Amino acid sequence: MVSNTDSSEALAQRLSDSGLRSTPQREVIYSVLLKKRDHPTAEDVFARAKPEMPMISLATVYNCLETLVQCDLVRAVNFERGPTRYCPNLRPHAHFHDEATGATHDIELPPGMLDQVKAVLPPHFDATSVEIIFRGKAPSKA
Amino acid sequence: MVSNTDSSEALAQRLSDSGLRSTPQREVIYSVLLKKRDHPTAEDVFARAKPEMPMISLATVYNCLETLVQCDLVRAVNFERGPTRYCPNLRPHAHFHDEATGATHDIELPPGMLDQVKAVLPPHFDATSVEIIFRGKAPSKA
DNA sequence: CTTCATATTTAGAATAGTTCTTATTCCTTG
DNA sequence: CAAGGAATAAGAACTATTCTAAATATGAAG
Ligand SMILES: [Mn+2]
Ligand SMILES: [Mn+2]
Ligand SMILES: [Zn+2]
Ligand SMILES: [Zn+2]
Repeated sequence: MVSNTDSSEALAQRLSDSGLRSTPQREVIYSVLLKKRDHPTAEDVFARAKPEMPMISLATVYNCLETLVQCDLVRAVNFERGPTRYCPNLRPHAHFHDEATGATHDIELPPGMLDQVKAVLPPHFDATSVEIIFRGKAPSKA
Repeated sequence: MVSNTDSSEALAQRLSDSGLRSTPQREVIYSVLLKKRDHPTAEDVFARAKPEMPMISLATVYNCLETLVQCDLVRAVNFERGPTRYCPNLRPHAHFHDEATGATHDIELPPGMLDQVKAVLPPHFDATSVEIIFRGKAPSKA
């Protein structure tokens, strides 16, 4: 189990590595993402942060999420044109979008899978990232 | 080479299979997509359709594109939160988004690649579709 | 052919999610 | 303690898209 202070120290470290400050808002938002990893939207994060920090604004939530994405502590995930969702899972993984429930599941990828997929690229296509999105029906209990 | 009448007959067939009518607007929009396969946005399609049909409205372009997607004649493609792009390539393929130019390239997939990727899914995850998106630098001439 | 019912198109209003602007507050450093 | 930059907050603005409502086209039935 990762303690609260561990993760906020990790956060502070990453932020200062990027020349940014650690702030109460950034800490609350990162902790919200770590606490419930269900790929919340910015509005979801806003709602979850408010009880802990009633004066926080939606603009700040967007700013902080963007900052966390820039620091590579969080991934932004998009399905079609729905609201962006945020994911603190840094391991290489794909996303499964359950069309019945709207839920998003992480699909861990075996090592080498991403390279295997990149191998389909013709010569001189140089990919900095590969994203895999599944859509369908997920098991009820997952 | 696919003749204009061939493709508009194929379109008429697909539409009537879905209980829909073939209309001049739908034909123009489909032909615009076939003519230049650079993954245009709805606005791009609107601009390209106008010379042939000056009275066409943007709402109709959206309506027709949606119809073509429903009929499985066209794929809608999204990158982050940019405008939706439209692709008439029906073969299984991935997309490569060139971050320098903004261009989108089709990446043909060897047969079996999608099944290979689906094989990473844990039991009881039933995917109806798999989408693969690359991001990076494409060769200048492609 | 007409008539009628319905599908489609159109123009513009409305919407959702996000970004921008500006003023204020908060730190950090000298 | 200043000064200066960084960050936040509130609300306006923006973009792509969808919705609404009225007009038009189409096609089946008589
Ligand atoms: Mn997506
Ligand atoms: Mn996308
Ligand atoms: Zn995830
Ligand atoms: Zn394509």
